[in-house]
Amino acid sequence: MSQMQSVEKQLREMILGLEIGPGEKLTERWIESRFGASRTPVRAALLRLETEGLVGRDGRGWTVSPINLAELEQIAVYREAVEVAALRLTCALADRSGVDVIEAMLESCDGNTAREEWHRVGMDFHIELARLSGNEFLFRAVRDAMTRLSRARWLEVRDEAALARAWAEHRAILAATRLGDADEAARQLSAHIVGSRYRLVTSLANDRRGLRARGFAVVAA
Amino acid sequence: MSQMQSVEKQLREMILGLEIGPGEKLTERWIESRFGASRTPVRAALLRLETEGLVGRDGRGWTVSPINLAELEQIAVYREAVEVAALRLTCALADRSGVDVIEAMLESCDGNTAREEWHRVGMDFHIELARLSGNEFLFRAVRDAMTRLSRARWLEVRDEAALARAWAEHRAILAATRLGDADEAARQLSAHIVGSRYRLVTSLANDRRGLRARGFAVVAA
DNA sequence: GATACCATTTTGGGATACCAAGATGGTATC
DNA sequence: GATACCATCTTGGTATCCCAAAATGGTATC
Repeated sequence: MSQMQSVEKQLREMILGLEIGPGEKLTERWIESRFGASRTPVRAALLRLETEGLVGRDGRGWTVSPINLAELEQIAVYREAVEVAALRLTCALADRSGVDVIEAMLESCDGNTAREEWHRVGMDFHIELARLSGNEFLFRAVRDAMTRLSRARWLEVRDEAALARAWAEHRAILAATRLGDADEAARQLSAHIVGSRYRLVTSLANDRRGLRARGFAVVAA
Repeated sequence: MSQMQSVEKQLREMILGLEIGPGEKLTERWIESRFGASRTPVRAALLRLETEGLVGRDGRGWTVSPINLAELEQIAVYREAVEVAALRLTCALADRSGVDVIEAMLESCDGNTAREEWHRVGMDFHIELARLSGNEFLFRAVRDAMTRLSRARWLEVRDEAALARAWAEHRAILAATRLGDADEAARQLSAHIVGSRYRLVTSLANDRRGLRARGFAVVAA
């Protein structure tokens, strides 16, 4: 694999994994030395990550995008539009066996599962569900939206009850989809996204002080 | 303005304006000499245009993306989801005076208007309409989708009747939006997009031979 | 002590040099 | 004439160099 993709991948993981905090300044030179690459692949990586919304320009320099509560709310509305559209397409498919694969994915999480894994599967649920629609654009839209939400979801204070609730909602969505009941599936998915958004934004707004103390830039709604 | 943005802008215009045909191979060196820039800005431009879907990698090299009829169909579905969502948001706004600005934009086209202008206003109608929603993500989704559709719409054989029809549909959408009638506005917009897609794909499929003769790569649905 | 000013450093943007891999084209062989 | 093979050229990827501008930090002035 070329080093360019490696820099991009590693840098993305550091940002998504909060090893580099939201709001931190980045210099091309630092990335260069940190990953042992030269500036050309570093710039390519930054340009790509910029379109993903993970880094942004700060005047002349680069900054890891802060967590923006207003943006999170807008993404939730966006997600609802594209995810529901994708789900309706999937419900209209003759072969909806893909839902079983996703169901199995959910089942793979139990009491022994690491938090990272719950986090990942929780996002992949939505991404893979969108992929079933067969529409490349809806799929990418969901994938990109989830990438943008990723750090915020990671920061969210999630308790066992919230996790169990989310998983139950996921299963309800799959059940309706399996039956091809588009309206019911769409209703369930909308409610799930709206509820998620509420809990996410509430959690972050409450914990804002704590997040700032950890050096994370959090922009108000 | 930096030269980088200039290369990107000029190259994008050449591609969208079909001065470089769909399917044509691009070399960084050619772009470099064509615009008098060095490879650094050229690479940045190509990376950006890649995320816009206007150029793609062809093994080791770069290619102007072909017109892909299957992709056009998928974009239409995608558009419908995001445009309708945006329009429903707009209908729920207290201040919908923005529709008047868009209406005026439509009025600016008459018998003396150049074809380029009709083309541009036809796209801007949808982009500006989405912007009214206030949701940055829905707006960008529509803008990017229209950019991808741009070349195809340019190739479409459009007659006076089709243009008049499209404008009438645009006005109907605005009228319902002005009244805040979200369901009616959504219905009108959906019908408009579905109709547009049908006429576009049909036109291109029929003219495929002619387009290939002009050296344009057109991939079947 | 605060502040205006200037030298120095650092930074991102651009240009150029170099390389390995792939495309090209000619040639020798059958 | 077709084909296998090899020298050459071209290409994208990477590294390095240069530059203008912005940030930095120290200093002199009030």
